[in-house]
Amino acid sequence: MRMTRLVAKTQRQAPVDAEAISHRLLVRAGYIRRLSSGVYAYLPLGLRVLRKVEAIIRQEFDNAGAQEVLLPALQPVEIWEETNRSATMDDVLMRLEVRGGKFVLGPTHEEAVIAAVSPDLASYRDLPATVYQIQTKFRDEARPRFGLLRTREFVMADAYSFDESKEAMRESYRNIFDAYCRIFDRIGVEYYPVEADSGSIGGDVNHEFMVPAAIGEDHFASCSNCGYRANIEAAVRSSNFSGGGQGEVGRSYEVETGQAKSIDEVVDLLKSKGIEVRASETIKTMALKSKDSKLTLALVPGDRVLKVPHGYAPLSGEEFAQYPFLTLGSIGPISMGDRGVRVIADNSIVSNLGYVVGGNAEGIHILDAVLGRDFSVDDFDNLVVVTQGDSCPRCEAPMDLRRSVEAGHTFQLGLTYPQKIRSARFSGEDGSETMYFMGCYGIGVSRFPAVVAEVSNDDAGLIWPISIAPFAVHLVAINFSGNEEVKAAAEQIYGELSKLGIEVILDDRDVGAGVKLKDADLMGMPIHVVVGPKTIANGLIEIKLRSAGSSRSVPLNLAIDSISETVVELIGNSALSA
RNA sequence: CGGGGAGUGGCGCAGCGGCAGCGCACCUGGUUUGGGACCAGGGGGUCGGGGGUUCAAAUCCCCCCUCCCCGACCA
Repeated sequence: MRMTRLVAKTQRQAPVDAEAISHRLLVRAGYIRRLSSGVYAYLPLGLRVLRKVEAIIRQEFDNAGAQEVLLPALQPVEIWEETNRSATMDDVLMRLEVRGGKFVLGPTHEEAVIAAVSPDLASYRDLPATVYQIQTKFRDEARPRFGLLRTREFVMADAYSFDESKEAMRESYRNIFDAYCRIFDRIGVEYYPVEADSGSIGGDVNHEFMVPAAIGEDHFASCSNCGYRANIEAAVRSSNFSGGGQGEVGRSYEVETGQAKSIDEVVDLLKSKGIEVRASETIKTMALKSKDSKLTLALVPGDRVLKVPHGYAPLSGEEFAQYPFLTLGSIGPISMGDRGVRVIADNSIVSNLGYVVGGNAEGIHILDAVLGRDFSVDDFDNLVVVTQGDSCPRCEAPMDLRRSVEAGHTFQLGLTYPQKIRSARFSGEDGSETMYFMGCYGIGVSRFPAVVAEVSNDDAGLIWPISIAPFAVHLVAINFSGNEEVKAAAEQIYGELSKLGIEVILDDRDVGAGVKLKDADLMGMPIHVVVGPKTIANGLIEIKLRSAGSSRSVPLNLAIDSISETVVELIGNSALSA
């Protein structure tokens, strides 16, 4: 490709609304252009990156035995009503009402894939089967942001496995999981599969593929000692608590806490009364409702954030008002059992410590409340959001919290969808109608260019790994139009590299050397070859790695060999880092 | 959905009642060519939309739309 023909222009300034580094660089370097909030056009450079990512995914899925299909983005709303996701995913569904009926633009394809392939999976003889597609998805995101990282229209590669049994499903899951690892390895980005929460898609075992990045909206807990890794929403800490061991705790007593409602306010107020209490010695009591709408109180140490357990949800304002004995700011566990209210507590709440708890009366808190003596708990669990330094649940070592971007997610769905969809059945060996076990797997294709750009750049611009770079070689010809020697050498290198199948972009523009060098840095091809009047007079050209910055001079007659070797080396390195 | 902010050429911005401007980008000619050059000339705008006030509105008032940030939400 010649830059005089390339549909792209670099920009000195990024749009003011571009916040993420990847967003700024991809726009400035001419890879993408925003058409609307969360809606982007891929320009030639951007599409080349996207296509490379797709190619890697296709190869690895094909090698794993998955078969490519293409499901419709436009889906009849009826299939969404059958699983009730028309309601449960209402907030992200893009709906469409046209002459032909009511449709949604698919945010994901579980219903559609079942409708599409079920007839072909009619017998146990047809199983196992895994299909995948690379499709545009639509989600009415509450807040699109960070360029390509969170958009309303995006490309995803989603796979679906169908198996006879749970055991077989686990095998299929492992198979795709391994393919995911190879995909991430080949793209060449640091990643961690972490245990995750399954969210509204349902199902049992699942993993998120996290790429550490400062811009990430997710966090995962990571134990460097034993390798335990889990999304912040799923992570737990060790339940091994020795307790405070305060020894004798006196009788519990009431204290007037006036307007103090939050834990911090209560601690401050007590301090002003001469009572020194740490937030960790208070108990935060949160009102939840269970799946069957029963009131449940959850107790966590005052300095911790409640992780709402599965099957529970916070009370709405109206629901809260239905229980007159709940006084906002002073809720506590004492005598809740007598009211028939279920109480659950974090494992770290122990019986040999006097706690500060809400007094269940306006402006009242109880001090020295002791578990087992002053209040009881029906059940213990891990109920707090893990923070930096918490002990690993497996080996007790302190865990790190890492900010990251979710680039993939794999699920063992099991029977979640077949239970809701009549056609999701096959004839078993004994002839009986049986539901198949499903797995589903999503990988953010259009997120990759952004994620890689996010973690691989410097002040001058993008730095692509050769695996997904639009071009392997950026051929910078200084004074191309004014120096015959430069022009001839550049054309020769360009022609020979092209013949060898090495993707090269030639800067044949009639602009200053500075502009060309700056643009080359900004655009981020892994190998830069500079042909300039100074060096070509001595029969030399320069080769430099974008990632390293340093360059070496090579005689023109050895240029092609040297460049080819460098390409091979880079490809080898990216395979090695696997 | 709540709070805050912004809409003027492709991008970045100024102008804030009286001729719609600047830098980058773009076009023509010339000089340049190793780290975002220079000279001369040129093209491009329903000033987000609608309504109002005024002799006169990008500028003041009202309504709407869009976008951004923080939060809520996020297979």
